[in-house]
Amino acid sequence: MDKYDSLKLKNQLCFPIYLCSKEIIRKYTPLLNEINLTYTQYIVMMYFWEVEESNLKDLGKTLMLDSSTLTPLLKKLELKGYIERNRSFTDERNLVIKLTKEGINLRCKAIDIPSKIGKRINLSDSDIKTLYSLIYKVLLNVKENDYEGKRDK
Amino acid sequence: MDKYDSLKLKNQLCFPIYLCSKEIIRKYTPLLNEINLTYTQYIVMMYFWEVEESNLKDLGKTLMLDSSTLTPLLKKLELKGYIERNRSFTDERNLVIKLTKEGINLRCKAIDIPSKIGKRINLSDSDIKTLYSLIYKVLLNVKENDYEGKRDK
DNA sequence: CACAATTAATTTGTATACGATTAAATTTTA
DNA sequence: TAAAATTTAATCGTATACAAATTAATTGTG
Repeated sequence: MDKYDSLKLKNQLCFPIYLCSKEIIRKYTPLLNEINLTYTQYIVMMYFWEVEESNLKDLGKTLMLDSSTLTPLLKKLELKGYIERNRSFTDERNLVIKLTKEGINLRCKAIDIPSKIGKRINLSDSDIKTLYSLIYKVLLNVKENDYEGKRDK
Repeated sequence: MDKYDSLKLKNQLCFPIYLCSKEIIRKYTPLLNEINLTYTQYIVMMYFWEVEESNLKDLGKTLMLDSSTLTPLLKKLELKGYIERNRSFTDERNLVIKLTKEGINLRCKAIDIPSKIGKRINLSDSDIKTLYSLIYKVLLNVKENDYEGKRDK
């Protein structure tokens, strides 16, 4: 029992979460390569497969990504022909983003990816449920504490 | 019930894990700024606080980080005066890394960080244990599957 | 209405990440 | 033992991430 125990790698909770995130994403990579997407681009596409049209601000809020990350990413998706980027008519500050036909079609090609990843993660339904709820609990707790320090944007 | 349900954001397991990792790291950032470290640099320092001396290869294996990530990072830590980098006498291919006095001393200054993060994560001991074990289970499953496809390095 | 404050996206700068390639040292093998 | 294969770091190219600063548009206010 050492006063520095709390600084040992095996006692960290964030470290394995960080590894887990990276390693799962690494498993996505070859699958996503086939449809010419990176993991973050895939998340963005999933968002638009559900809402069809939105703006950068709402997208960023949902994905918890800054506009400085999303702006170049969206330009790449536009270049690939999956989305359109246009300024809003009613408020020129807003960027309206919507899927192209090709972007909509991409969903069919992605349909098998979740189950393939699920096989690799290989948890029971009950474990998945537990993990999911605990991860969300942490996420909410960590985000909630934002209000203590600086103001939420 | 939609055939595309599996592609909905709310049904993803990796997405909240990825968010969780990023958001916790975001909470680390102001604390680590005080001792002039980034999160990844902090992980590396934790490794060396335990082993005192090692080489790039073993470090990378433990942290699951590539030499292409670690080489520039270690150069920064060297520049900050926390570590020394030297080629091994017995095998010039190996890079031997050890803490400087200043690197060793940094541990005292980091001692309060884990509990501060713990407060923000704010889970019961039992929840932490469950989450930890499930995350590790996923991590092992995902890594294990490496052997199916391409050879493990 | 004019000007200050706010909002939203972009740009800039720094720091990971990682696959692929390269370069140097060591080990294996013909 | 000399050439081939392997091992290990480092380098290169691409893609996030994010804080801070900038720019442009809109809103609030005296």
